[in-house]
Amino acid sequence: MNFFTLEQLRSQLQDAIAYQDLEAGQILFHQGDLTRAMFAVESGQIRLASYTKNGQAINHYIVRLGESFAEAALFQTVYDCVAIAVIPSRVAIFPKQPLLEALRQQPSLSEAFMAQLASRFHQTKILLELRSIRSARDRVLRYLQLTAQPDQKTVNLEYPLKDIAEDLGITPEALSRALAKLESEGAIARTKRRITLCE
Amino acid sequence: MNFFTLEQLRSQLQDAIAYQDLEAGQILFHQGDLTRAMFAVESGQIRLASYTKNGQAINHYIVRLGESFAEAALFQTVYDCVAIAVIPSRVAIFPKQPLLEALRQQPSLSEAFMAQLASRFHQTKILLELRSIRSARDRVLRYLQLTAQPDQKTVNLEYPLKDIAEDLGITPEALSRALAKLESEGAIARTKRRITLCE
DNA sequence: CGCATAGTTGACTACGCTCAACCCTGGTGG
DNA sequence: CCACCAGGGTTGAGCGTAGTCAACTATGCG
Repeated sequence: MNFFTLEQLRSQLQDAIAYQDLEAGQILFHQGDLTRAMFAVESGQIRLASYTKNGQAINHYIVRLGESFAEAALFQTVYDCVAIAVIPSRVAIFPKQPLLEALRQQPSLSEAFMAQLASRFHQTKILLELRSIRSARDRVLRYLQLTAQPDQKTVNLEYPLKDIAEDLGITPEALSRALAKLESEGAIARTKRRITLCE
Repeated sequence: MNFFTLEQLRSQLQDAIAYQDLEAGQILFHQGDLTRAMFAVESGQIRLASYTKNGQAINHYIVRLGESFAEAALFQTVYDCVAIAVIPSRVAIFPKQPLLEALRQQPSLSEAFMAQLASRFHQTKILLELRSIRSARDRVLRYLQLTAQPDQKTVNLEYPLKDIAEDLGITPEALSRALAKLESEGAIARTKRRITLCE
């Protein structure tokens, strides 16, 4: 969810919105807790993880500044993952009932919300398809093509390569090697914090 | 999108809905076509794929009976993937404008639609997290845990293992081996078209 | 009955993970 | 201003696991 829609929600809900500060490692909600709100990251990072019943197998997704999360919780009774602050963070709390009420009353707001949801759904599907590319080299190349601005051919590295590797589902070492390979092949060129696609 | 919401949409839109039959390999829409509708599979299977500009690197997702697709298209101007029938198929066409209009007019319909979107978004995120499990054995086990009915401990195999392997992002051979391994470990038991989780 | 496809098993290969050492940068404090 | 340190990034060596290719069996359908 981008800033725009979040701002719309803010102006609609106003005093219904609360804020909460979290220390590093603090848990915002547990798996199985009754859903009470949707959230947005004001600062910091929140990790979403889900645990199996037997093992403690962890699955995670990092929510970053300006992103909302737990939208699906609006339509479910319990959270199906845990939310933990990885660093000291601040979240905005959009309580479930007022939010649903606002969406019901304002078709335009509802439409914007839906558009955001659809867009993020689509983004996630793209990430999923990215994972089906086996070769690290090809996967990285595809990632760069996807994240480059449509007209431009450059990618600005906003996060550490470490985090990008995480998103890609490979190790930092593999990413480093893949980039080196692509560069040696002449497929990309690298400068400080920027990668440009060639040809 | 499940049948329920689709039925709601059907009864609302009625004569606005058209149907189209596709032969195997026939293309429903191209990447870059102007969006004109959302679709649902009445019979057959539709493959969604996206192509890079240079290579013909393919990414795909198979839409099966009863599922809708291209929901995000409602809020975008062009399709960002191609839709191809893998076998002879029939799709229902929900034209964009009438659908958006219906959602605007009927908050309850809009809410159901949103709930479905959120649910599928969440499902996709789970699949994504599944892909970050390296080990085939662990990934398969997790998949079984996720797809088993919450109370039950059995998984009915509705699709060929081949397709499940596809969803899991591994080869059929690897899936076969993983299942054999899990069975020999006593973690699962297999019967005809059913797998039960042990302990 | 025969064919096509799914599923299984085996042998080999290759690619990415692991562990480790090293370089480089930026930040901090003496 | 320099010394030190921490973290990100790169590179190397070895290993393990899933992919690939292939043969074979089982199943379902005409």
